Amino acid sequence: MAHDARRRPTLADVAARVGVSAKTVSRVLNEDGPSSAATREKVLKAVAELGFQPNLMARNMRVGNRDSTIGLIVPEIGNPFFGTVAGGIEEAVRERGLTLLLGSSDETVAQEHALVSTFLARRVSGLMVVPASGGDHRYLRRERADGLPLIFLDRPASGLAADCVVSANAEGAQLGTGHLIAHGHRRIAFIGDRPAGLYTRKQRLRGYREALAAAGLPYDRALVVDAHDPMAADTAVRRLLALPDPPTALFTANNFASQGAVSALSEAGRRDLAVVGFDDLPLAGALRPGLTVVAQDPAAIGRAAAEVALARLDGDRSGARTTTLPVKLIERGSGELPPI
Amino acid sequence: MAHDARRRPTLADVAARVGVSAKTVSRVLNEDGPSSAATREKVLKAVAELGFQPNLMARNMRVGNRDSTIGLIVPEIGNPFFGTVAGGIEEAVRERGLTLLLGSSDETVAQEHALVSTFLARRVSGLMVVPASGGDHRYLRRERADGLPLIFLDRPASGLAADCVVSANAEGAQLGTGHLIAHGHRRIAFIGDRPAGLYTRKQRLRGYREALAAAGLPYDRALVVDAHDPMAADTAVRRLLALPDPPTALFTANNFASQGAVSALSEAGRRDLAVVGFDDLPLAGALRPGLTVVAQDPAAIGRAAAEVALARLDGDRSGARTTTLPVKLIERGSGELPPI
DNA sequence: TTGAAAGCGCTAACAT
DNA sequence: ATGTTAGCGCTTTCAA
Repeated sequence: MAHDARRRPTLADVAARVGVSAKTVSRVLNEDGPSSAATREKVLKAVAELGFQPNLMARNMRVGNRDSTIGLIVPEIGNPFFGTVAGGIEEAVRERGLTLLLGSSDETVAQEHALVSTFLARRVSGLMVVPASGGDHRYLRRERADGLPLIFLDRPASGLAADCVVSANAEGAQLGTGHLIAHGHRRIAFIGDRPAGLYTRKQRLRGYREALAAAGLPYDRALVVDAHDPMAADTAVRRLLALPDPPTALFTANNFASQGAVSALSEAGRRDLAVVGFDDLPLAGALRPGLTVVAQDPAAIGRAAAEVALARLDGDRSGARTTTLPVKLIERGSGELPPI
Repeated sequence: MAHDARRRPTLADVAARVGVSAKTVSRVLNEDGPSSAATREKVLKAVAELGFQPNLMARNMRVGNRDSTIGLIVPEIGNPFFGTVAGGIEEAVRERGLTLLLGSSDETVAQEHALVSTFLARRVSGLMVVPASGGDHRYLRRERADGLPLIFLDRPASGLAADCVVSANAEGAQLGTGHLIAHGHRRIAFIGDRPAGLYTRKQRLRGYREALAAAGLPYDRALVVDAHDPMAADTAVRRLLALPDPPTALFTANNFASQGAVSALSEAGRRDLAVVGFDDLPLAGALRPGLTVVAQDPAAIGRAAAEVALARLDGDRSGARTTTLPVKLIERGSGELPPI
């Protein structure tokens, strides 16, 4: 990296200019220890003139050996769900002087691991992870034991008792599926995320099955499909519609699934299928009928995680705790269509 | 301090354990300079046993006096547009060993300034800013002169010639408005962002006016309204519909405006107004008619910005350049409705 | 109220 | 092939 640049002024430069020691400047700037009004004034003047900015790296290194950042790893930064989670975290930690460090794992354990390593090497003050499915987090035991705030979001850690913030996935799915059942549906498809081992998918599938069971309805595997993106969901729904004994309602278990499913129905001109989706979507209320959803509160997930992290940072050494955030059913009509 | 954190092992600890000097360990780990196979092996073994992780802060400080991060400031992390931009940046800089530092200005110059200061204090390797409207960036002249990659996204800097990546806003608005005009509309409302001074709003309004002028249509200020969020846009559209001489088409100049406008029309049961929006939206294709949009490519904005930053980091000292990314009209039907 | 020296963990620039 | 010394910019510790 070619940086030309007159050297940035350092504490020593300011000190030299004023004719005091570096420590005195430091004292003035950090309001640490006494200093005469006269020196203070001169120091501040020199700071302004030189455009001096203390080097946070040097400070952190000397002081805490911890960087004033919170590392966050999500599967996909572009996914609005995670973006909103990140926003919730950033807002909550900012006032404590912490900055958000953000990386994307692309839902792979290798990339997640690489990012965790980088963040640990940076000596982040806290680490938040939406773990890629299939990972194993036992290797982080030691960090946790050493007091590093370590919080798993949206999905729990694997092989490690750590703080965790999740939504009430199973309950939400049960609520959404129950809503369809209450309107007479008996053949309800489940369009879930992939891979099939994904925590949220499993929890939501469980809720879906519990709702069926509670109503005495059979569980038909032919009605359960996976799709990670809208295109795949679109295709999956078309296939479901072509079944000899097709579903009369869809439960789409995440935002992308809902998008794809709604598109497929719309393009097929099928306005007769009931739909309930997990996760709210921007234009959900503008569809006719409006899309009924089980809404999570992603910003609240972020805030809750930040709260736990800050408590840990403040010395809370109690056992790992799981925070489960409520979800709510937003009825807009699409779940109330009667069976065909 | 009940049982806090054993000190993390340092290079010196590893060296002591192996019986070599710290520099040797450093050489092995960074593959910098020669080392015998035997030492290498012993060192790596000790590193593994101790769970040693080099302290990146210390390294960065010694090596470059630059932190291996790119600072990004956006108005709102939760806005999917900026989230996608951030994703594009992160992906592009990751392979260069750079990490993304993310902050939200809440569209205020004060908060933007505070974040810039923090990032500069951290000695980021590059700074990317979606500037809050009303700011003045002359104070960054010196940083730029010192070779710090400084890139403005979505909106240009104010008072400073700096690298900049924007979309073809005026052209896009002209394209979208032209599409409505081509379908016979003469009274087209413009629902723009706020504040009115916002760069993108001004550019898009310009494109809108140019399209009107090119078609010999009058510009009616009564048809131009502002709204920053969907709710406000919803309200604004209702008001437009109640006008004595209401518009027959809407040009919604950003994602939130489109959301609000579409909701308002849907709730009012008005399927007779043509609409073209700036920015694509998830369920746009599922509406009936589908929502025609002028789509930006936010990930490409991020990638382009990353490219410029990396070039600067590699020593490119050519003049400030503005990259303008093309937008495209995605016709889905809502722009083709004839005038009422 | 202020300063001098030491050192955080690492590597550049010389040694050997 | 390896070691030594110095020092990045700051703060801690101990003196004055």
